[in-house]
Amino acid sequence: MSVTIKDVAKRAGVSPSTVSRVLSNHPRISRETSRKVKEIMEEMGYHPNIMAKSLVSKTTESICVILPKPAEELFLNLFFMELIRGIVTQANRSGYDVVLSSGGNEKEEVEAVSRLLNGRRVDGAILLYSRQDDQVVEFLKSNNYPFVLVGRSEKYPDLLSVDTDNVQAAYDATKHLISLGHKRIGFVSGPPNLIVSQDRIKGYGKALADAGLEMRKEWIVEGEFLQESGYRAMSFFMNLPERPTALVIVDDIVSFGVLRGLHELGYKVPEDVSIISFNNISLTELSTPPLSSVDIGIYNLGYTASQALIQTIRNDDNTILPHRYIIPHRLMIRESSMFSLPKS
Amino acid sequence: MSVTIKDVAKRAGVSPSTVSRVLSNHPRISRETSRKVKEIMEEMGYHPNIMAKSLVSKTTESICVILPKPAEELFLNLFFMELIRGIVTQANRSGYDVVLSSGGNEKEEVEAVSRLLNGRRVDGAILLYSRQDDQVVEFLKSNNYPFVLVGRSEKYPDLLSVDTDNVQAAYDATKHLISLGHKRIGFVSGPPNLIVSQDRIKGYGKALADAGLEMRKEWIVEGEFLQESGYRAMSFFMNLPERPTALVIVDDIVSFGVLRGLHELGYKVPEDVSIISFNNISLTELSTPPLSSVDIGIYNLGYTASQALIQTIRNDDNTILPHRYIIPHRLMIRESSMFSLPKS
DNA sequence: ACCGATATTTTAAACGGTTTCACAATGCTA
DNA sequence: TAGCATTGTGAAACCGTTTAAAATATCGGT
Repeated sequence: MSVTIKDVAKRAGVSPSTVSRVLSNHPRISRETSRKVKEIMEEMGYHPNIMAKSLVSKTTESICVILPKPAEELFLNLFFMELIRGIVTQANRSGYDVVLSSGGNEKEEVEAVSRLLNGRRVDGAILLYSRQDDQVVEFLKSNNYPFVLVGRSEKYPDLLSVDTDNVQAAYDATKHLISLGHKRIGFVSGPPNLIVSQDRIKGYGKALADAGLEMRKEWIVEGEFLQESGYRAMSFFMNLPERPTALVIVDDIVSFGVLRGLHELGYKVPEDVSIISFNNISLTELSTPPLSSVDIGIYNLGYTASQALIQTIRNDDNTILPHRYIIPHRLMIRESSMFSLPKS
Repeated sequence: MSVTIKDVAKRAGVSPSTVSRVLSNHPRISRETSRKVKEIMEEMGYHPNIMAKSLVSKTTESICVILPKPAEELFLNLFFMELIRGIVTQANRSGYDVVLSSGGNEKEEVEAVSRLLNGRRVDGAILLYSRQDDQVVEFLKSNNYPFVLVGRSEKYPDLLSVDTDNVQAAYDATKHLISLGHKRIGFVSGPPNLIVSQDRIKGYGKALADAGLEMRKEWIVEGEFLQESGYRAMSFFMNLPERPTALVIVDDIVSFGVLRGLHELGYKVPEDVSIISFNNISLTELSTPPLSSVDIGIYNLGYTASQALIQTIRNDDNTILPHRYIIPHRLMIRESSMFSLPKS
């Protein structure tokens, strides 16, 4: 059907292997032959068959990304898109394709990964390590397939991973509020089993400690990455005898809930309560008031993950490579935290 | 390295072709042999090499999706993620993989598509037909590759495509406002060159006409799928001597701008102005007030696109298949349009 | 004109499957 | 019991590439 290397060879009056070598710029091919063959390839519209190539080279030049289960949480949708964009961009730049697979439950994920890697359809995998995909990690580890985690695993600290320094990020965010004069700073956290929540609380606590401020249990509320969580947290805080004047919030979406709660109770942001949250999704600029947020460089996270993975795949001479990449974060200060408390 | 069909054959004491037949459930293979071979495959951890298989079968069981250039517009990010989720879910269900490729400019897109299809890495493509990717369409058409458009092309009305009936959707939205008693209804549109904008204006006009209401030029404002567009449109409307009491808005994000504008000017939604927009992104529930929106079933759009494409690919006996799929939309009425004007 | 060294190209064997064709064994019919 | 259809299996060719090894061409030097 389509033009093969043999057709080109015949037309050019050389052997298939010569054509193959022209393709791969083999050094021992004459200028003249190379020119002629290339011309004929162009003329005949030759395109190498990637499958045939992979079959013999045992490398597919593609990687896969496992989409975790349906993202109920809005944030995850924005997060993934941004991440995937980063991954795909850098992969394409390195000449790799990205295969997407949708996980459902854990078992399905293992099956998908197994089919793709055991079937030699992809060379490696990128995992969004949100919770416990131990099975998938275990599978990849035991089969010695290259893979990279976006996020951090406490269980496997030595795995190749790309992450934000969440402790530091929370530290910076909290310190920012402190620098505005706040002394009573609350924290709205995510699910307590997520490392991300734990790390951010840790950074928050550290910043308070460093500033000589006390960390009160009743100023920390746990929830989910949902707007309601923020709303609920808010009504809880506002019923306390001594209320925080500023809040560090684990995610932008949660902040929206907080904003709504405050609005309904008649409090003003930032005059009554200052707010800063994490992830800097594009909506933060749109809310009223615009939200201060810690930009964790999601695109970059994806871009770097892809880069790290491909580097590992290509690393045949077993050079020792870093196994942990930290993507820098950046405070994006907007109206929601621009009001300085009078130094009382 | 890994277990091949030959290894299994040897161990089972049969020929490779027999193993192959067991794999594909060939009818003329004995129960007994099949059982034994399967057992041994399991035991040895055999996984078919997808590359080898596609090489001979000339089909890859995978499709590609071209991500349009960086989506500056927030809506697009949410839109794509949802769409991709639909595509991937159904593709996986049909046993297909999805390869993502990032377009940049048009030329890069053609190159990507060409590499993937000419190189026989994928069997077909899904295109997000936002603007003029004539080149890509032209390429696919002229090479006779299976592909499906998400959206509609005026230039090529006969292409396989999956779309919303935007005329009807706008008609329904407008009629909803009319049924609330509104007589002065404005329209905030998107870029005039997009078919989506054109169709929605058309439906809006039709609903007005059917209700005997006049369609005034000054009540139609064009813009982009950006929050600012809404904000600007708002200040324009509110300076008119005769202002609309309700608005149909081409996209949710634009609505957020409108909301902000109204809020700043001291108008209340829905008491002073009723609002309904399109796309029903998950944020619509979160805004104050929650936004009425036309849900166009984005996930479904993707799911159906994938299904249609795969059906076409598999359709070797050339059955005649539909070439145009319309995904039903649904009005999601929320607070922003729940106030009935007194029948004057 | 012949030699060895070097440059270029070809031959042939993979890679891991599928599939056509041939053949043996079995069952059924007359 | 011969004749024929059916069932189950194997041998071999092929899919489109790469690549090691062998073959051939080229060339400077003697």
